[in-house]
Amino acid sequence: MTNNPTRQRILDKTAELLEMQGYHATGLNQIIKESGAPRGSLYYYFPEGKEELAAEAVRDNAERMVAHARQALAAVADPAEAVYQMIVGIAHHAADSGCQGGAPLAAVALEASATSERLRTVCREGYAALAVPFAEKLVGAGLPPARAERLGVFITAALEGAVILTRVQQDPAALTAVAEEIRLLIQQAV
Amino acid sequence: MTNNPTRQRILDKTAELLEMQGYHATGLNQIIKESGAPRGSLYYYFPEGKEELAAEAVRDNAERMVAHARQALAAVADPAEAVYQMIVGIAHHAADSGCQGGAPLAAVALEASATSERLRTVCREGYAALAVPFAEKLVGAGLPPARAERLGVFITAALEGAVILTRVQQDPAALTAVAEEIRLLIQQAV
DNA sequence: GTCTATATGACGATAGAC
DNA sequence: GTCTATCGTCATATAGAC
Repeated sequence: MTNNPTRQRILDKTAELLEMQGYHATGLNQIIKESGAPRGSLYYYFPEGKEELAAEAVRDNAERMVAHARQALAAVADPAEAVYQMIVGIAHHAADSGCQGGAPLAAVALEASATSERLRTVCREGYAALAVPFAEKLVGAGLPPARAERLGVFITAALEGAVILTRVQQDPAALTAVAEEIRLLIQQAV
Repeated sequence: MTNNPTRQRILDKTAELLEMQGYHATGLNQIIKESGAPRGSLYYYFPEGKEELAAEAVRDNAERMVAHARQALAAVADPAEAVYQMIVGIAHHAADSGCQGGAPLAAVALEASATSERLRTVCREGYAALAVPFAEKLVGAGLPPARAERLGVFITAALEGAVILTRVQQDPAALTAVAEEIRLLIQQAV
């Protein structure tokens, strides 16, 4: 039931549209049409409507981002280099695919935190989870846990801001700037 | 005409609502009601409608942010300390006033870059202008211009991301984390 | 300059057939 | 499970009086 392919298709397309357009600009009609999912299925799988659908999509996408971060960081031993290469990878991906940056969180976060407690919570949890892989990598390199956690939050914030700048400027320069400065900071810290 | 108090009141309230709710969630009716401005005035001062109003509000607010940044940075001689205290000031302000962080840009940027070229442009220019005071402060401290500009972009991105995290978490911890890490980075750089 | 009233369309959600 | 048809609401924008 939960892993039904139709349900997953709706979820994926919703996350994509949320990332590009935000919560209020993304209509249920558009999700139906672009996902190719049957119209009747939407309220069958998400009986509570748009808010539930968006919350699930954000949670789903955040989990995927965390998994990707953990994997990318594990691929390179040196922590400064690992974080650097991960962000550069996002920059390349952003340059290729037009504007994908990996942040449906930000768009929903800003719009929904004022309106929907449910959406604010799922965004908060997503950000908290995203900071963990960075902190773990830095602890593994010998940093004190408190400093590692602070750096994890810092990297998350800088990454999210750089994704926004990249989107607006249609140029991944901000992401590469962030990648290089964070590399320096980590090299200094460890 | 341009500096009419009614017009300015509409502009200020629009910027505030954009920051809190984003573009699509902010209705013209709400702007009218909360600003107390006469209903008929809106299309008199902004004949092109919502898009023009939002663009002017974002531009106006970005200019004010740049002016504030320049002033705050000029108040402290040491660049690392100046940037640190500026961001801490934003954190305090965010904690006091509920959630104000100083970023109507982000909300509009994410929603509008996909839809409106006009809004994307004004956001891009706002971010570019915001990075300048940081870069200038660092050049004044003896940093090579290229590095100073890169750090300016980096600080802008980290600040913007931290504002989002602060909003979602209802806690300025992300802003203070960013303030402290950036202080370290600048101390190392100069 | 400011007002009210309204046109027009899109949205989220629901009902009930199949 | 999936479909179509439709309800009620709200949005932006406009028209025309004052």
